[in-house]
Amino acid sequence: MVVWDASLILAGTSRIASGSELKSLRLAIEPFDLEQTLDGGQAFRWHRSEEGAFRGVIGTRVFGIGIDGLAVSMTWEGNGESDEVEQEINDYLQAEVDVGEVRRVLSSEPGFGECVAETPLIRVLRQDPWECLVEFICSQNSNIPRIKQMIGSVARMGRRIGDDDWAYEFPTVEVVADAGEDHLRSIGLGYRGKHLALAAAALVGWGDGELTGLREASYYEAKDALMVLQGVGPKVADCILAYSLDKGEAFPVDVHVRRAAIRLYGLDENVKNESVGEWARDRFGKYAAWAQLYMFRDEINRRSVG
DNA sequence: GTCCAGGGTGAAA
DNA sequence: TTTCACCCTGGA
Repeated sequence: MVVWDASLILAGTSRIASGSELKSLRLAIEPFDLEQTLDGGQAFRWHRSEEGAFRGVIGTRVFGIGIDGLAVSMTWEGNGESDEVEQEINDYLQAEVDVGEVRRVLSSEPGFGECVAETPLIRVLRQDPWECLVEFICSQNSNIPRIKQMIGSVARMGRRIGDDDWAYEFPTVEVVADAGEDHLRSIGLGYRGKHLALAAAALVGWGDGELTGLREASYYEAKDALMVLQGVGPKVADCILAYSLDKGEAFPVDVHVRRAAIRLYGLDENVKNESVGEWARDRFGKYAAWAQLYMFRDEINRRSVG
């Protein structure tokens, strides 16, 4: 088993300017599972480029991300000082999380612990709350390919920032609210178009920064606040809380994670989803969201194998 | 071509 | 508390 040694890289964090259009930097972060982290069902706007690298949009810029030897390297197009961009990336990847502790907490768990110990870590992202909210309102009763398609369509309502057909800044709450249900249906959201239109309209009335401000609220306070919005039930709320609002104790319970919990831990077949969440918070604490990604993956792998 | 399930939610029973 | 419709698409 190879355990990544932070000392190999931390001392040598370097910035490499390669011309004015495409810049790059290496991050002081342990290499992680890019595919499962960026394209495994918590974010829907990353696209595989070459050799296991991905490209996508964070905020107002198009980024590329790949593993370069023992380091994670990023490229970006357009403006932005290295320090500022590095801060933005570290924020998105939650670089400050002590992954050693995540391993300690999760590596002895049944079923997925071995995976935590011996393979690159799947990270919980820290996405923009509004974008994350749209993603998971669209996720209901759908599958990942379709979610990506819907999110791509919504993204195209934003400002174009690159040549690729997905290279758009995510549209603002106001733009989506003004578009309305009919337009959202017309771009393929189905009945979710109604939910998103109503949620966006409600959010327009929220105070400036009120949604992102839920990062400062408690888990239960923030969850109650989100569930006021149309199309946001307990599962979608937990996804937003886990993947954008710093709530590590959030444990989104979907059909797959539910099956995994029953299979791996012997929970009752008829257990309520809410009880599964409480069980997970009790067992995993602030790393429940991380555990959830592994349990989801474990169940999906199991089904794809047969 | 048909059929089914898809990272659920809201409304009605 | 439980049941059911809901838009539409990818995969079998």
